[in-house]
This record gives sequence, structure tokens and C-alpha cells, in this order.
Amino acid sequence: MESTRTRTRRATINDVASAAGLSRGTVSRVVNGERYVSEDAKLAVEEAILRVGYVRNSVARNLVRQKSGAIGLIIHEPHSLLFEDPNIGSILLGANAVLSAADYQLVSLIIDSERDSRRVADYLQGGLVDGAVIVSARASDPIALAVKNLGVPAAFVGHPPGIPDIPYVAIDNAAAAEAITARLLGTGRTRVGMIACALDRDSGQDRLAGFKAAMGDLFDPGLVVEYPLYTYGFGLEGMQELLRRRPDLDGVFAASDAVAAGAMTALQESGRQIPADVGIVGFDDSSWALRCRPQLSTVRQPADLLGKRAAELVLAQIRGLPSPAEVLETSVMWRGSA
Amino acid sequence: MESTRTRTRRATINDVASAAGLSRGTVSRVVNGERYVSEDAKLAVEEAILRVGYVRNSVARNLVRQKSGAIGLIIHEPHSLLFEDPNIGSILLGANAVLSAADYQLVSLIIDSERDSRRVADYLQGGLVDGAVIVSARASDPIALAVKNLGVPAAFVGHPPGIPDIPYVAIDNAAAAEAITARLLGTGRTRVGMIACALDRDSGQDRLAGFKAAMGDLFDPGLVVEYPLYTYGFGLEGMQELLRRRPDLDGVFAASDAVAAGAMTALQESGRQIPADVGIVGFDDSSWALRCRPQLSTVRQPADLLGKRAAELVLAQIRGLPSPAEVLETSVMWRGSA
DNA sequence: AGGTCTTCTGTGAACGTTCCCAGAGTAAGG
DNA sequence: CCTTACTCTGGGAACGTTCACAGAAGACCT
Repeated sequence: MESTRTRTRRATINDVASAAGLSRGTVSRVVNGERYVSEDAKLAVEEAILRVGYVRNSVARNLVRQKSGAIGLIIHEPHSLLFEDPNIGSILLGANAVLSAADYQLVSLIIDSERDSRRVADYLQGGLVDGAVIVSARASDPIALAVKNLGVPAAFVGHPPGIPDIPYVAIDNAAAAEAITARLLGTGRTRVGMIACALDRDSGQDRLAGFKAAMGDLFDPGLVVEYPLYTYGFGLEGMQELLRRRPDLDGVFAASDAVAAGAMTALQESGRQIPADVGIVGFDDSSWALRCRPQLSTVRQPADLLGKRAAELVLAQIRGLPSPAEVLETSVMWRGSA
Repeated sequence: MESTRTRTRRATINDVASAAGLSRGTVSRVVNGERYVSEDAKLAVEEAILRVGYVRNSVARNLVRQKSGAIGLIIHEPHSLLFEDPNIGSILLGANAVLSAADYQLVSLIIDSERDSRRVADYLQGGLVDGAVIVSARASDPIALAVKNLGVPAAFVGHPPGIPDIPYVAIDNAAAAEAITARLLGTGRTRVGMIACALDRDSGQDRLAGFKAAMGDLFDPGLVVEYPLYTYGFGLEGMQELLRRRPDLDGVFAASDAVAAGAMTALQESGRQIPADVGIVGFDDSSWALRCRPQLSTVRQPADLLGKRAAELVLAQIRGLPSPAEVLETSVMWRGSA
């Protein structure tokens, strides 16, 4: 009986009020730690709360306050990246750090199907979150539209083409790719290929563009292989293909560290020495880079900072402050692989 | 003016009703796709919705329906694991698949500080979710308490000690560890060590226990090194320590694949051949296993299934069905590393 | 014509809070 | 003793839905 009752109906603020012999208003003031409540009343309410087992219903609270205190983080990635790409974890934790400090709850929503996409859009529009950080959206997303139409405060990590007006925080992929390719060329290589990935996204396109720019006259379209995702597996495959096309290759730019790790495995299995025979560089400076032997020369991108700044952009919008797009600095980390 | 108004006040169901010249109730029926609404009314409402730009307020809806249609997934892991452990991604996607099919929204909440812990507990108790899947909770968590006290439908992935009464889905870590250690011994090794991790958790404890059981008389406490987390870095470090203690070691059981990968790096850097000089086995059968050279012999644990079943347990509780704890099967994947 | 069933519509009553205002009581200041 | 100010409390109104019920209108049968 007792347990059925508790399971069936939770104690409300009114139950507390009558248990304490006080009014709803006073209980609310105690629960929210407001001023203008006597010591006696406070004690009585606290005792009553314990007695009836009250816990505040946030749904009702959110309804009347017209806000939820939550920020959504939308992850729209294919399966494999959720495992392989350490950047996502860093972005998540970066955003969480900022939001947690501002006493917002970060709720992550992952999109893994068309159905998810619609449901998440509903979630965003329904008032369940006060804003959203969007990681790697596609331009075609219903998410981006939903955000735009309803004016939900939002910020993108990365800069999806075709979605203006929404603040974003990104890095200059092209410039960074150009810089590290130039550095690789500086070691005296002349036959340099690239394993390009995710060309459906700005990051993929820009890294390829930067590579081309750095190569200049040395650029050979036949030495670029293209794959859909930044994964270890495609790195392995891509390197094998490059070696088939050009066995005397002496340098490779892999579009990410995971890709580079796969490529290094392929190089080593083919009997080549790194960096003596072939120099290789990556992109991200994720945990992969230090795990490679030799350690990987790569572009350091501040993934956690991307998450932090994006969260800050969302908070700024909520507070009515300006939220300008931002491009973060990258740097080349030169290690043993080239 | 226009934009200020839309930003300031969203259209409500009443706005739609008066725009369509119909009542609140009829609009609600249209929005929810219920029967008993004439074709004319339906058209008028749909037109009005478009005209005023109405989108349903889920907060109000959830309040009156006394449910949210959302399930929380609570991740309580130290930083590094969020990046290194592919199991978490698999669990997440497994749970999402089940919940998405049942039209529930999965919301992931990560706990990264004491403050997060309290906030997440509030989130769970406040009626914002209808249930929760809890990944790797500690017994001391306020989360577990919150779940127990309020009777929020919940299921654990893994089986934290000291929390009875809440359904869980787990694997038999001890039996699996014993099996793979026995298999390793079957290759004729006699000086076998273990890199044990996460002994504050049942998985860590049980894997160590299974190792001891399989070793029997061969067990040497001096050949077990202990580390707090299942990471590549600790695998590297642990292997170096083991080699220092016992240079003629001929076998290692690493508590996870990531740990094994680190250990393999250490072994290879010390000039040892795998599996000729030293045989090594891991645990998880994550993407790490296939990346190692030689590929890693390991215990396959169905991480996505853990997520799926846990989600199903939560749904069962919501529906008032029985939700018995479950132990999933593991199997030994024998590859080239031993 | 009267009855019953079905379809359709409108409206009051929740859901559980917070916010705001009014009023009572007390203290301080002239 | 009258203001004025401050502290404390209670309760009405609102937040935006869904739900249950009542009643109207039409179809169909006897």
C-alpha cells in the first residue's frame, strides 16, 4: 500500500505545505533559498519535505519559468566516428565544463537515423532546452532549420556551408593543412600524396584545398585518394592504394590522426621505414598521435576549446550579448614521423 | 517589431485556435493525430499552424501527461575513458537503437565533477526523464540513491556492488577472464603476468579473480601490476614494470584491449617478438584488437547488446513488466597475439 | 417519429510550479 | 502617535498543454 502510493503519486509542494502548516508560497521560497522566510518556517518546511519525501517537479517549474536550464549538444556522426574520433569526447567535455560552471545541464542528443533527426528537432523546438551546440551538422539537417526558424540560441562547432546567421566556432583547416604540408615538403620530399576524407564536409574540403595550395607545382591529382570518413580503416586502405599507384612515394598527408595511424600500419607492413623512406603527417593531435611509433607529426587543434567556446556562444545569446563567430588558432606539432 | 514579437512570445495552441476559428481541443486533436476531427477542421488547423508558426510546447505537454518520453543515459567515467573506451560508444548506440524504435528520446548526461553529479541527480528526479540507463556507477553515487529513493525506472550496465534491487545487465567478467587465461596457458606459457586495472569496480576485480583462478599454482602475486584505469598509457607503463620485475615473462593478460595495445608497444620497443617471445591477450574485442599487429586475441563482449538490453529493461519497468537482471555471453576471439 | 449510434466540437479542470500583490506584523525614526 | 520601512506569509493568476465530459448534428434503424 505504502509503496504503491509513493510510486503512484509523488508528493507535491502542496503536500509539503499542509504537512508543515504553511502555504505553498512559503514552501516555494524555502526550496528556492529566497529571502523573507523566518527561521521557524524554514525548519518546519525542511522537516516536512523530509517527512513526505518531496522532490521538486522540474517540468512544472520549467513551464512557469519559461526555461529549462539545459543546453543540448547534438552529435550527428556516423557510427564509427563516435568510437574513433577523440575530438568528439573533447568537445563534449569542454562544453560541459563551461555549462556546468554556469549551472546549466548539458544533455547530449545523438542522431543515428532519419527518425532520430526528427525527434531531436522536436526536442529542441519543444522548449526542453534553452539552447544548443551542434557538432558537425550537415546543411540538409532538419536540425539547422529548426534552430533557425524558432531562433533557438545555438552555435555550431565547425562551419557547415549554407547555414548563415548562426554563430560558429571553427579552425582554419585550409591554412593549417597548408602549413603542415609545407613543413613536410621542407624535409626534402617531392612525391607527396594525400589521404583525403569526409569531402562532404567543410573540414575535409578545406584540408584538401590547403594541401593543394602547399604543393603548388608538385601537386599530382593521381596522388590523392578519397574516403568518406576519418577512420583508421580508411587510412590503412588509402595508404595501400597510394603505394600501389606510386611505390616510390616519399611523403603522405593523412586527413586525421586516426587515418595517419592506419596509414603507418600499412607503410610498416610494406617494409618501409618511417620517416626515412616515407614521411607522414596527420591532423588533430589527438591521443592517436602519441601512440604511433614513431610519434606522429600533426596539427594541434584545440578540441576542448572548440567545445568551450561554442558553449560560451550559446550562453552569450541567451544573455542577449553579441556572439561573433570565432576561428581558433592551430599549430604544427613536429615529432618523429616526418 | 515582427521579429521581436516572435522571439518574445511563441505561438500557443490558443493562437492557432483563434486563427483557425476553432477551439483548443480541436487543434490539440489535429496536432496529435487523433480521430474525430473533420477534414475541413483539419485543413483549417494545419493552415493556421503554418500561418502563426506554431510548434508544440513539450514542457506543458509533459506536465499534464506526467511523462517526458525521454530516457537518460548517465555516463560516469573519468575523462580519458570517454576517449579511449570504444565500449561506451557501443553501449550508447545500442541503447539509442532500442529507445529510438520505441519512440523515446535518449538524452546522455555526463558526470565529470561533484557538481555534475548533483545536477544530474536533480535532473533524474525532477520528472525530466521517464527512466535511466546508468553506465558504470559507483556505489557511492548520489545517482544510485536518487534512483532508488524515487523509484525512477532504471537499469545498470555492469553490476556495481552495494546496490541491490535495481536491474542490471552485465557479463561474467571472472569466467571470461579465466577462460582466456586458460587458453593463453594452453599455448605452453608458464610465466604469465597480468596488468590489472580499475580495481575499484566489479569488472576490474572480477577479471583479476578470473586470472587467479586460471593460474592456480602458477599464480605469482609479484606478476600482477595494478592501475586505476583501462588505458593505453597504463598498459605501456604496466608492461615496462612487468618486464623490469621479470624479464623472462612469456605471457600477459591485459585487463582491456586498450591496455593490451599499450603493452604491445612496450613489448615491441623492448625488442621482444609477439607471440614468439611473449603471448598477450586482452579483453573487450574493441576496435583496438584488429588494429594491433599481430592482431589481438581477446574476449569478445557484446557492448552494443549491453546497451540494448539495459534500455529494454528500463522500458519493461515503465510498462510494468518484469525486468530480471541478465548476464550476457562472452566468447574468446583467438588471433595472432598469443 | 422516436431512439440509438457515431462523428465532431467546445470547454472546464487538471498538471505542479513560480510570480506577484496584498496585507499583517514589527521595528525604527521623527 | 503617526509615518515609513522592512520582514514575513498567503493565495490568486498564469504557464500551455491534455483529458474527460457534455452536447450538437447527422445517419440509420425500427
